[in-house]
Amino acid sequence: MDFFQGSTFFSQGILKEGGTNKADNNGGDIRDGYGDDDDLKLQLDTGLKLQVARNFDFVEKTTVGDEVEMLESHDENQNAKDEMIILREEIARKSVENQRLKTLLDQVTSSHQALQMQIMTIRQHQLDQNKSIKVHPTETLINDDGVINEKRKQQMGQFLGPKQENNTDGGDKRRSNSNSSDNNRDYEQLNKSTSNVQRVGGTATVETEEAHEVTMRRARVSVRARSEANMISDGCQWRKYGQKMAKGNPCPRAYYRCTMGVSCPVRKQVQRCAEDNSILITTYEGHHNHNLPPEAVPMASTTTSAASMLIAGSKSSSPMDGLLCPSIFSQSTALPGLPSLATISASAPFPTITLDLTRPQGSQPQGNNNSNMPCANANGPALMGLMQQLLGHGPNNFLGSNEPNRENSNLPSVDPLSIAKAALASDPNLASALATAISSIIKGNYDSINNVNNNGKSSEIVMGKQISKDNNSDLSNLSEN
DNA sequence: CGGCTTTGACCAGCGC
DNA sequence: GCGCTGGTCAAAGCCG
Repeated sequence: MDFFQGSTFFSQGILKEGGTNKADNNGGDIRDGYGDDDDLKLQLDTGLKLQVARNFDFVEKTTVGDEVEMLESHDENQNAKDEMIILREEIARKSVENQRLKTLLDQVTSSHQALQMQIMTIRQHQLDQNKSIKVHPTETLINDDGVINEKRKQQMGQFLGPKQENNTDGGDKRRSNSNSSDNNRDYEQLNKSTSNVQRVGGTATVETEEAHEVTMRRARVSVRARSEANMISDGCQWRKYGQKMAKGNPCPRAYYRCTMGVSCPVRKQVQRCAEDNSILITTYEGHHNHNLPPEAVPMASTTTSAASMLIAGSKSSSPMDGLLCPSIFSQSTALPGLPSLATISASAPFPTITLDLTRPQGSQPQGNNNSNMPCANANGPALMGLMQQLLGHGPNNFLGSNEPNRENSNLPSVDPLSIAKAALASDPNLASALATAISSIIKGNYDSINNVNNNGKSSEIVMGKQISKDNNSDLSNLSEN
């Protein structure tokens, strides 16, 4: 890496000549010395310093009073000017070279990050391979004639197939219980199986698509919104099947199941935020297996698309492959350009994308300022501004800009741009679905608030009937215990 | 009476 | 192995 050493030496030398060494103040971060402003300042400072030095030299000599010496000094001054011009040209040349090296450094840095991601992905695949080989040491996924191993196919079909669809409410408890845990086991088995599929190189698209569906079912989409009602109106019909006290939250978590379709696998959890009880956190899981009424389409599309976004990130064959592996995401990560709207977390058992409708644009996630926090149902235009950014019409849109988000420079060194692009590639309706859903939520919350304001009661759709409940009792349902 | 909610119990996964 | 936690079930109760 000769150019690194050379450029460092050059920049430090010039800076020291100018009397300030910015690199020293920045803990030796080489990139700090390459900013455009620094380059400009570097030229200006250096040039002025040289001029002053030469003039000082000239004035010093005039104090001697010798005319001959002055003439000689004049010649020397001319030489000095020539030298200065040469030096300036040299500086300009070095500046251009610095710029080029800066670009190179950026490229190398990003390549390094990409390679790290690939290494982690490869290691993960190797681990999966080892597990699969241990479990099925003698099996091969593809026969000699290239036909996919039927046994393997059936194994995947056991958990990819109609098991969930055959389930109905009120059935055998053990069957149902095992169903949920089977899903977890299936998910793990799926990982092994998909790694086998990937090994054979794209010849088993059926399996990968089915695997994708299962992963989709486990991907979660969480929506944070301020709401007085105990549920945001998403247009679907839900039946509550459980309530549980969750650790670290005084408010209970309610479990709902979609009842619009027979054995629809979609479930959602509703819980009030521990820090701010006015914030309702709704987490969706799975996608509907039935037709939806128009009012339910936006949210359903959003959850499905957002899940696709997660899966697309993990499926991506780009250098950022494996971007959403839990091992990489150890904590929630805000999407650049959408620091206050969407975060992705894979620290949970399943990858989760969170759409936060409670924060104003530009605020930091999970702030402690509970007061003066513009809420979703009172800040529609700001949210739509965020949506415009998401859709690529804003100045910081992360879909169209390659500029790194400097405000989030402390984020893990991953590029959610790839996720977003992959998501849009896999589901072109994502952007529009998100926009429609957000506006739907805003409208729903407006309606909800209006209902509360009108008569102190909130309305909700339950099993096709619109019922009216005392809103206070609704809240007590979630806040009691 | 049908359908929904409530709530105690059960189960699996996970960490120690 | 044990305890904790999240997720789910299903009987009992409630409501229109």
